[in-house]
Amino acid sequence: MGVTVKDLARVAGVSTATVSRALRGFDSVDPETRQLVLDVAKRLDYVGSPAAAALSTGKAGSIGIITPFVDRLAFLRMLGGIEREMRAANMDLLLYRTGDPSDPHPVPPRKRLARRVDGFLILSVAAESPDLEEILKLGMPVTMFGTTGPGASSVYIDDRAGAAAAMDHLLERGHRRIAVIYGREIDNPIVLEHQRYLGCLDAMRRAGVPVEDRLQVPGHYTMAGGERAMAQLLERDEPPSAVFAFSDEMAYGAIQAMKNRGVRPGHDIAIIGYDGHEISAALDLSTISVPFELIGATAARELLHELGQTSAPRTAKVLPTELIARASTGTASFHAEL
Amino acid sequence: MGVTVKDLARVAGVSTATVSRALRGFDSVDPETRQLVLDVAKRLDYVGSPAAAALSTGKAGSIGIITPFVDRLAFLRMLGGIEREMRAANMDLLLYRTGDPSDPHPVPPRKRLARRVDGFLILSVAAESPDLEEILKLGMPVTMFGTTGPGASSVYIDDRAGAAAAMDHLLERGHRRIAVIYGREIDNPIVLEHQRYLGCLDAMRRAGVPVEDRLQVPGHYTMAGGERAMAQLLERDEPPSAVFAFSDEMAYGAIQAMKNRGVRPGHDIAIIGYDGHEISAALDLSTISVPFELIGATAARELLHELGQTSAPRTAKVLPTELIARASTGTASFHAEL
DNA sequence: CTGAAAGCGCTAACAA
DNA sequence: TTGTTAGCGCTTTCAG
Repeated sequence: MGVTVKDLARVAGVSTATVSRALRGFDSVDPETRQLVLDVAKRLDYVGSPAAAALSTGKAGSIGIITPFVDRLAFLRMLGGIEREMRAANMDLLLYRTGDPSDPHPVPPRKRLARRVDGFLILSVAAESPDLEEILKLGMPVTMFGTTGPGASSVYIDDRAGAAAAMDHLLERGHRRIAVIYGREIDNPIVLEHQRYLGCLDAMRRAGVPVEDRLQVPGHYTMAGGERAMAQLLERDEPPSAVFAFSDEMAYGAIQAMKNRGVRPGHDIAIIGYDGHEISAALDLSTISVPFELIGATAARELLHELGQTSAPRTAKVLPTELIARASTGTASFHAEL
Repeated sequence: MGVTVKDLARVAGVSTATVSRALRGFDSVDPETRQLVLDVAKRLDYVGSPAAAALSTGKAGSIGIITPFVDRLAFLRMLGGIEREMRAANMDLLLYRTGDPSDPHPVPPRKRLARRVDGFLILSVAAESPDLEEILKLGMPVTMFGTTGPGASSVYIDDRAGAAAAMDHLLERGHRRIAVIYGREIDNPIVLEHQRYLGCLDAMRRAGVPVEDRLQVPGHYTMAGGERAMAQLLERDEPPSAVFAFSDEMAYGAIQAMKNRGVRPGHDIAIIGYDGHEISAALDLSTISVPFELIGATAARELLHELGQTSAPRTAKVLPTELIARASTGTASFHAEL
């Protein structure tokens, strides 16, 4: 196929063992020898075989990213951060989407990835997903976001506080009938979502506002779902005066639903999202900004640490969120109505 | 480490060769033997070593996705389509971002991926990128989108027609001073962008409208870039009456810039994007819809064909675009002004 | 500091 | 249909 260590050894006049050592920069190699090998390698345009190395060392040189949401903006942003860190560590990225209901023969990620990667980055997977359990049982290095689990390190945001901040923001502006567009069923939540829900309750309780079940609708974290949810809310006898969507994408859908019915966001009904995607600025959507790129990078570094692949200093694992107030939660005319 | 073919062979009382054959479903195996092996494998919870298989066969069982835009919406959507197809074929996805200027020691993708993957999916890489050239020289299966190259198969959209449609839409509504927010430098384009530019010229020529260089600004395919571009345009003595942004994301930024200056999109200045992202609906942004999920899936299938990994029928490789007219290119009040 | 030799786990001829 | 026997390309003891 290509140039192998054997070729290098022959041309350089050393053994394959020395080639291997030189190539990996061991200091138990004479500098001159090393240079010789390196030169030959360059001259012959040598490219190593990761498969052979993996087989020999037992290390795959790659990590698996597991998430149910390959097509969500938040994932995209995390991926950016992960990619940067992992590339610097020379680790490959293997993508695995879990829980795709459209897959007729789901191969469990354990089977698919177990021997293929050195560790896992698990993003926003439901805590009681069987896939998750299986992976944890593997006993391999795992770093998670949006979930916690025994034996795995996690990167967090303070979701409870973030959600409370969103609610407070609405409450401060005088809203009392506040709808919540959450993701999936409240009783089967990914941990992150659960925290978010608790944060809402915190704020409501503090403000002495009763929680109305009827004002809580699922939006499945998609724009279409948010649109349906909002449509539903608008058909109520007493629609809410404000809406907190658990993701910006659901908020986009909600805004869409409002516009379709001639309801002006931020004017007739206030709305706040969660995620802080760049695009929200163009929609004047208030939101809780979440540093997804940083989350990705942090999780990646964390995993590298567990793999012993980096000497970079550890960084904080609880990342901050921030309220970004825009027109969708308050214009002059809106205040006048209160 | 774990259970190996040897273990299976021993327990099942057959040779490793038979185990291997049974596991891979060869029909040269007695059904009973196969079942026996399968049972044992399941009982021992066998998970194969892809590295060993790869080393032995020379096939990596994975494909490399190369793109400069890991953090763009279009990539996200293509990734969705790719993932679905590749997973069905049991192929792993390796991500590689090219041309990241922030990377101090870029390892060329050839070195990084050559031995690691069986083929490449190259998305929106500039035609004269040295990385591209190197990969093509490898002589491995390659499928591209947004670029063409010798020896590689491609998936296309008719970008020239799409861009012309966008321009026609604006021209039909009476616009004559139409700005174009393109991506990078026109003389160093990814092929796709070049076609898009030609489409603009086609439309302008047909309409007999002179092309003004001053109305063409780069937006680098980012929202921030689009915002800067629009800001620049608004500072001109004679700002355009309409804008065609080569991507929805740049259009979002442009809308943002307009709003910041009290200019009403679709009312004071018309704007149309390109890509057809879902979110554009919430912004009432007219756009040229591009079937990115389908593009990803099609490219993936195409590559699988080249790899001889699928028997699925080939599908069309030129995919359609579609104009979606929304309020950003025409409201009643806007028409009144003409 | 360097070399020889034995694998890592699997697959692929070639025989049987 | 099945088994035997070599590897695939690299790393890693263990000597030297």
